[in-house]
Amino acid sequence: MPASRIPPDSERLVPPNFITEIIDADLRSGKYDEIVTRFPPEPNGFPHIGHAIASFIDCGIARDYRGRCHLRMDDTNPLTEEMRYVEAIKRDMEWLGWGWGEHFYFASDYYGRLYEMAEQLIKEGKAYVDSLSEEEIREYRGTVEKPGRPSPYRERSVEENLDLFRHMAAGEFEEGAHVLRAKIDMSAANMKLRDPILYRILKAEHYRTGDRWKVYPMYDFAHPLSDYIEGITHSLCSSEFIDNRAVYDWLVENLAGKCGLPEWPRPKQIEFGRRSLEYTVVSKRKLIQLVERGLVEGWSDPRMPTLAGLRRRGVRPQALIAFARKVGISRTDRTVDIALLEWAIRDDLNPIAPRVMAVTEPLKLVLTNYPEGELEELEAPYFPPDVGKPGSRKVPFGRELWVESADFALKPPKGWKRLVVGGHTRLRHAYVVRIDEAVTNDAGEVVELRGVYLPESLGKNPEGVKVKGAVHWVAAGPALAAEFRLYDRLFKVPLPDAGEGSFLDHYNTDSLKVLQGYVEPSVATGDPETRYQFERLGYFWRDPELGRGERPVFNRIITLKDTWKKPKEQKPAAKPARKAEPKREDKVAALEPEQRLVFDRCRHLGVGEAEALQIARSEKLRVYLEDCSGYGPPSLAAPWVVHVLGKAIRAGEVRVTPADLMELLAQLEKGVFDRRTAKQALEQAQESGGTPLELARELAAGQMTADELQKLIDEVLAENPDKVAALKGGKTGLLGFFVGQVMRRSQGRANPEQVQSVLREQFNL
RNA sequence: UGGGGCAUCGUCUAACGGCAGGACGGCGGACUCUGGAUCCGUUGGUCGUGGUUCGAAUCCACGUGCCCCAGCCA
Repeated sequence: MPASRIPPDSERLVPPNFITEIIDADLRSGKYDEIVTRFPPEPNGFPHIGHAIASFIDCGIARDYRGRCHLRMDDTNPLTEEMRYVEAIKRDMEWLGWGWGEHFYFASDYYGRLYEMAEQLIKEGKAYVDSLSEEEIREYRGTVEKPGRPSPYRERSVEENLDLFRHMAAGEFEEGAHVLRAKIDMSAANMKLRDPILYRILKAEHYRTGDRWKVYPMYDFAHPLSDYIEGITHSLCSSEFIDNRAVYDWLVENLAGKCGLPEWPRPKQIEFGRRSLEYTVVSKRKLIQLVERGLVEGWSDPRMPTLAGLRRRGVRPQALIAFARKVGISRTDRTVDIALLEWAIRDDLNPIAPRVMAVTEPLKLVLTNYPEGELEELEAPYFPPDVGKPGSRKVPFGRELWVESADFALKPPKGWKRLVVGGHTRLRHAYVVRIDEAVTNDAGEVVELRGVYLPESLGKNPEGVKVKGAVHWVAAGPALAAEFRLYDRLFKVPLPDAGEGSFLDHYNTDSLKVLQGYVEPSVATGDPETRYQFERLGYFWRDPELGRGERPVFNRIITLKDTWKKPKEQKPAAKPARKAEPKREDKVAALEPEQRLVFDRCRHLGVGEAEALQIARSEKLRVYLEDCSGYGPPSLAAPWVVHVLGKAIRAGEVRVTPADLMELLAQLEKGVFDRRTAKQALEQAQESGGTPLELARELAAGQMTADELQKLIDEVLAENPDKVAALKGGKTGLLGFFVGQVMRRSQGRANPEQVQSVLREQFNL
């Protein structure tokens, strides 16, 4: 049973969404036996965070349904594609954890079959060779407002088309001399349907097929058919391809069962909303500018949104998957709060990163009461109790220490919990110290701190002293010199693409800060891959490209959440205020004279104002209502015609005849059944045919008696004592809850009006 | 402006026509040898106007706003 592939929500990697609903329905109906998706990047650049999200949808959904997700290079443009990008994509997708087994494909492997399919279309008179120039084609295509017109070459004979196309493929024409187009509809409102180009002549060297081909398929042709060839069932893509779906379906329909394609399964395209990220750009055009202008150090710069950059920075794939899960899937294009990504990264690292100490902006602290030249070793656990992992290391302690400059304040602000002259502060995992003196230079800068340590304070707080806070430190002698690379957002504004000017105007010149400091010696012997938490600073790891040598270089992966930072960064109140409502003008006055007549007649016959207005404005509605009036009063029919059947009537898809409708309403008036039943029957009749009156009678036949109803109500009330209490307490919204519960329990066999009146009576509402 | 798509807390996302819920963020508190983590609390939303309905985020209409389409790119 295909339906057995539907996972329970609790076991899903991808949270349930509108796509999984479609898939569930397809599996339940037996439309597809298994789920096959594909992740189809074009190998023309490095994968970025957007690819992570897209692949999460494609591969994650396939995984949830125990299906397959093919990795396919959508390489139909020899001008932009390179093997190094193929390698990068494979590497990054593997890193994310997606496997594709033997299902790794290239659209370029299908060139032969695709060519055959093109000939098939030509033979059926569904495609033709157009010899218009590029400019002419553009002109003939029309504009979004103006329909296109047919090319003079549109009616060439099959023989001529075939001959021309073969010569195109043989390389006998110059680029641009001809193209192959689908013969669909040059006046279609959907621009994509105006005879889309299927093949163009390109005398370029393809990175895989070399000069074997002189004609190359376009996306609109290659993509759906590659899906079809591979047996893809659900072709998931982002929303900008919605218009292309018409071409997709046209091709699938016209080639089903031909050229070795099976009748079934046929692929179908489903589009999801795009996701962008605050403070980030991902388009190749823009990223390349950052690289070429030297604003970043290449494609794998840790500030880059490329997967290579994120990886080098130290972000783990688990964090990106968690992020994608949290973002979720919907039909709407969205810009995600960068805080969500940052949260996912921290949340991933928190339980796995051993805590050690490092000082990035060193300030010397001399403990004048600690013997010169002496060192002791203190035991410090790698993890705090809440993480609950074992392990510890020795941390040397001595007379001269490095502390963080930012942890000392000459004039501390209110609420300061760090080093201050005269104050007592805990040195993490070590003693409490008292600062006695801040040595300054001529410029007034603090260059050294002098103080004393409290020998009795190891592991316990000394009596009678107020200890404020705990700061990190490293012993000056044994400390390891290290470089710290502190990364920040690449742009200063959440939407660098928005507004006037270039995104480059928003480049954050402080996005990289390189500092020289010290790290505790235990790190020297640790696994260079380790992602540490430098206490109170953030998560760091050694840069894989230049930080794994003798002298360590650490990338800051992400800061710790900082709730102290005084000048809190205020998030700008987003969402520009929506334009004030235009005053509701008198729509009736705006009616055409003949519409006005209809309106007045409707009103005269007792039709409500809103309904009359709609009827007056819609010819189809008017005609339908007039037909109804032969069988009963229009005032009775109007709400049903307008609100229940209105959409179908306007679309010319009504299946319920006026006679049937009026018959139903007549019985409704007699009280044979209730409105809800009538509506259900009508909807069913419209959906799947049948006579509404019969359907309504069937539905009504199952109606509950008053006694049954009372019993059911009592049951529901008994099961929800807390809600009953809340309702009595005045939460009247719960009335709807109880009606809903009873309705659900009765499977629609109760009369909601009755339920409500019984409840109202019972609760004195 | 033709066609298409979309609109729910600041952000992301749920809710067979029946309690507008969750997460991130913010704020407050508890705890803490990390101003971390954890826990608790709190804040805050159905784009607007009408209509249908016992009951509307959900259905109907009209508005408004944003996105996509006029590549021989994908």
